[in-house]
Amino acid sequence: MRQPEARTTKVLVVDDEPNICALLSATLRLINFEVRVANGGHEALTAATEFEPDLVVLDVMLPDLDGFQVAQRLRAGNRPVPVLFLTARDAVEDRISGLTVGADDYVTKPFSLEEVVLRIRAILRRSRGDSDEAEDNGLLRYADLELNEDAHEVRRGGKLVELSPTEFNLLRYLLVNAGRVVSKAQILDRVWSYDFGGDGRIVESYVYYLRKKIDRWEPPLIHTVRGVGYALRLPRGAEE
Amino acid sequence: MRQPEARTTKVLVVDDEPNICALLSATLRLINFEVRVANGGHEALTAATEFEPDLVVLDVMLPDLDGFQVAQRLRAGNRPVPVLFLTARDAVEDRISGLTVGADDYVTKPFSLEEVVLRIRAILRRSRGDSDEAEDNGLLRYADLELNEDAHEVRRGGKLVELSPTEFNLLRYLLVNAGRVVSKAQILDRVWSYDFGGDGRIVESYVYYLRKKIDRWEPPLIHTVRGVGYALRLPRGAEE
DNA sequence: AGAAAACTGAAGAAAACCTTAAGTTCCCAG
DNA sequence: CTGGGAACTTAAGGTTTTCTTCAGTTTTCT
Repeated sequence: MRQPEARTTKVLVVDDEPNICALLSATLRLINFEVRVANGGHEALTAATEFEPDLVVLDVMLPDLDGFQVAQRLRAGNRPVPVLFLTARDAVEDRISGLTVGADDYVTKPFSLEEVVLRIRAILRRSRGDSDEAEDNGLLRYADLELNEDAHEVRRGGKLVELSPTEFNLLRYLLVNAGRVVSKAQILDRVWSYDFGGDGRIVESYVYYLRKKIDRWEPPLIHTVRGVGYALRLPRGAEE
Repeated sequence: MRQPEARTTKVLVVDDEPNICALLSATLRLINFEVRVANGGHEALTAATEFEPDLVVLDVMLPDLDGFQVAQRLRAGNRPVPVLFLTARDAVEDRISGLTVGADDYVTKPFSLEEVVLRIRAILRRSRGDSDEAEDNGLLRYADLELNEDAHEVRRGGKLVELSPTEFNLLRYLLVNAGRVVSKAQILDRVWSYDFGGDGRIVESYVYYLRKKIDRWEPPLIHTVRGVGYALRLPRGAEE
């Protein structure tokens, strides 16, 4: 159907905080990206020329060289590399707009891993020119449940359901892992930002909200696996 | 029905400011143009003969060679290439209008990306002689909302509505992306000029104005997707 | 039955958004 | 050149929605 990629996608992660680098590189390696890490602006530039990444994840706040300047020099090179900026919520959110050009995008710190992975996938899709393929541009489906990424719409049996941002993110995560049980810890790690201090009980609350909104009338899709986590799946006829 | 284009459209971008070049080339590549960049007048001329662009985006203020002279020599060649001039707002508006002949056009700096892309599309349409195709001659429609590019008119349910330039541009952007959620940052990037320093709150104001003018009495089309952005779409259920 | 886990509902806090108003800039008419 | 108006921008208070916590209740398992 779709021809296998000739080589793995290469991502350069640039951040001065080692924790962030570790978090991102581990996550990205897990989904089969080839990852290289740089802790500063100059290091990033040299790494970029040698490594030739397909995408750069770039913190705006760097000790030696402003992230924007790094991006500028990256773009000055022969082949323009798309950039995903990481930025503090309060600080530079304003100045970001205008500097994300073309396929670029940004996420604010603290981010959730789902958010980052999602944005990365979107950027790569765009920069490859897979422009208008209706097939895989953000439409997730399971049974009669449908989540449209672009329209940010969710339907159950064709009926539109309004979800809050967090509800939406949680449902998307469940959909991506449809048929698989995900633990509350996993959900917290992926859907909530990395600095979230609370415990897993908040997941219970949001599962509750989701159920009320999308799992009320029809055969239930969200199932509790006691002591383990939650799973999105069709009810099985025979169960032990 | 519509045969695929034999080859991509080639655009030569000429400007001495690297940021502008990067901004334009990234944007144009994103919509599947083949882009070549030149930073000066002479460079532009040599690039033009070799690259054979279908269109040239040409800054008037160049260090080595006046943009008009570049255009002149370009036209002297065998095949006349349409030109989109970039010019400072205060500069010589008179001379521009005299020198943009044929399919040519111009935009003033600082421009918005929507404006540039729009003009480029218009030029290409004209220079190809796609004269009377009712399909894409600047008529956008969604539900009972109608935006006429050429006449610069907007109608809701047949009723004419007066919009200010910015309101018009914003509505056009929403219409082009009908059914999809666009974030305030995206809107700022595309609808406002690249040097705009403000933040996303101005978008809120303009959405408010738009709603008062086109979304007051009928089934609402402009929807807020909290935490994400705005979308132009029909209220619910009905999908085509 | 008792304990552990999960569910439910409510409420305060925080964030996002809406609305109005006032200040600024720019252009045109007088 | 100057006054007025339209359009743009910024500011700020009010409103709504969402996030988060928590405690009481129910379910499930041993």
